[in-house]
Amino acid sequence: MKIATFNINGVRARIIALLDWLKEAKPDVVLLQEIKTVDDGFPRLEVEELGYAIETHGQKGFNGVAILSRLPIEDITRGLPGYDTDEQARWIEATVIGETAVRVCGLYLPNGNPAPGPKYDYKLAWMERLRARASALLAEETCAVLAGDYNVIPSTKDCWDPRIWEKDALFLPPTRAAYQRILNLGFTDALRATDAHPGIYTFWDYQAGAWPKNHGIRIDHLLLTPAAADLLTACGVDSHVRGREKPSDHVPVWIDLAA
DNA sequence: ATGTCGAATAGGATTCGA
Repeated sequence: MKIATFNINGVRARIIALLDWLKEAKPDVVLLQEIKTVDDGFPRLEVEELGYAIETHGQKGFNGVAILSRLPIEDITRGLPGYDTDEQARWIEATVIGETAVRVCGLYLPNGNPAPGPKYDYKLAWMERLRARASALLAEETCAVLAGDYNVIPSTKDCWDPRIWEKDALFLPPTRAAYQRILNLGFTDALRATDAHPGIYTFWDYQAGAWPKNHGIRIDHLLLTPAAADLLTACGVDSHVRGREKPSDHVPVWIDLAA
């Protein structure tokens, strides 16, 4: 089962890029972030034509997440369980049925800038809710994948120049500590389980020639419960799509599970 | 010159969020 995460940065503006990538990468399941539309605005027909069912948790103007699946999908939950007061559409989860069932959770973690400030407080509060949900999935011994735009640069190996990010909400010590607390529960970072090299990025800013200079950061992650990590066979980053016409500023990251 | 972009509002340029 091939599962991918992709911050699409506006699914309506990016439909060609999405379809082209779906046709070539042929993922079974895709977790999309920043669809930037209400549910009714999602360009359903074009995606359904490729064999995908679509489950959305949309929002007007910004945020918004979705799951595409060409496997049977059931038991969809919109919004982070235990965080009913969250007014932003940043979480969707569902069970997809391959050879075995996998609980897939798509997340768009708050950016948090500027820090300090209310947006950073919201980010840290959201991460604490995420930790609680992650802990529950572990306790149930679920085969689960928590994937999306975490807006967290985990280490200095995950950015071109750490000095630029020192005061940024994506890299501040409390951010990295909160992320590490989630990993420490017993999750596997799929990319780091398969490739320890520095300089693997998933996002390049539109500004200042970040892509041609390869000034990127790694902020899109797939975290696996032990039951899922046992099935991991491959992980990759489709960085080439960043060089195409009208690209998202993020690129897809994917895993293959023996599931 | 932060070498930018999408969406909303409003009916074009500005604002927000990233």
